[in-house]
Amino acid sequence: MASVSGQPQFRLTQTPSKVLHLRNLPWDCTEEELIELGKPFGKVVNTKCNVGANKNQAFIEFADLNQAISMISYYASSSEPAQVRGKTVYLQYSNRQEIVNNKTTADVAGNVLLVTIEGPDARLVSIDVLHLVFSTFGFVHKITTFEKTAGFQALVQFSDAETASSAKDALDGRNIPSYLLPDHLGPCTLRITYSAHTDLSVKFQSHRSRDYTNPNLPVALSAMDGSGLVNVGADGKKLEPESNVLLASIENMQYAVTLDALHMVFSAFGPVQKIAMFDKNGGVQALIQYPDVQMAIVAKEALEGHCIYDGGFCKLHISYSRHNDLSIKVNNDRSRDYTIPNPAILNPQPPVLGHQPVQQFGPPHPYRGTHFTPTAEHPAMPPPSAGWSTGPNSMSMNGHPYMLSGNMPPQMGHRMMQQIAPHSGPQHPAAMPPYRPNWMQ
DNA sequence: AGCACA
Repeated sequence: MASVSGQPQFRLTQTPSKVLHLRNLPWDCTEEELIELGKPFGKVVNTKCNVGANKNQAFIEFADLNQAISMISYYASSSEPAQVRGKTVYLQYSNRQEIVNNKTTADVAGNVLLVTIEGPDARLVSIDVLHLVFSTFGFVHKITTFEKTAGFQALVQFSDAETASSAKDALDGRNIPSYLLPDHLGPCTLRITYSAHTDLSVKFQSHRSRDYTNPNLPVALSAMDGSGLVNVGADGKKLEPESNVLLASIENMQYAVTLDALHMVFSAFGPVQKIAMFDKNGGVQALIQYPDVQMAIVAKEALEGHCIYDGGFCKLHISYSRHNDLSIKVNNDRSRDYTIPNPAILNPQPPVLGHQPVQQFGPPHPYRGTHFTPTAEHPAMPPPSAGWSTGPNSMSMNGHPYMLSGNMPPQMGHRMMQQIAPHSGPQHPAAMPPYRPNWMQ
């Protein structure tokens, strides 16, 4: 059959709806103005303003269809058009029967609060002061701060909506206690709504954002080194000074990535001196130290974006750390100093790197830096199958991401192939000799 | 001035 490629853009006959479509509004029209406009005709139960590319459209929804009809009818025969701030507003029935409200952000209680700090000195309020203020009500997981048209704002993440709610109820509309502020600051008022966020993504511990759930993260130091400011180049992109220490984060970690696996992967590009693994933002990251910057550069170029395991699992994202020499306090399954001959006799303390200014950020807290435990979502890598028989030449290495780099020694590929792809059908590497990096042979 | 992309 032919025809019916689409609805005409503008229908001549509007099906009545209790939702009205408004256009030619001020771009910053508020919900209050919409309610004012519709109130004479009935009960406005919902609105959506600042719609469209120009933000000059809106919807209002009446409780009853007849109320919408009366508003349309009134202005259809009125000598005075509907107006907002003197601008003529054009009305028609919406082609939908109800407003689908995505604007649940400020309405629905969640564990993350959107805090607007008001006052002439609002942006001088430090993140530490905010942390102090909100910690009264429970453990603050994360804070991010940013500038918006609304002013200086912060997102404050609690573990649950109840805690967030108690903080909101107590603090909304209140001033930050003056004794918490530097003397020269004027009053700073807190306006608090719920955010739609549930888990903030904090990339760095910095003067703008904090993740208090990971105080032990060595990577936090890289962002905190110096002023905590991020170097920005002329093109506006972040500058990343090259370093002999790489920061690797592992995406899509379907399989446990062990220290040994990382050591093997990164050893292909030079003698890895030290590795420290840690949890960060729900994922796993690692710092890998080479003796010199050149090796790190080559490793980064070769490995960036590649996956440790076939199927897109455990994808590596690599950047340069600001560390130059990791301080490994203990050798365990998360951190290792390969330059020390006898690893057993090290300081029996948790694996931490260098000094730990991040510790100052929080009181004792519920976070436990547990070792990685295989779960249903992160099944442990099955042991390499025994009895694989086919010779190495018959192995299909084409699919292996490392083989694309051209930098990977063949024994790397073989070994990794033994460990990977547990469900990808018969893999038949011959019994491989233990992996030994080139420089050890 | 013409229908919501979060």
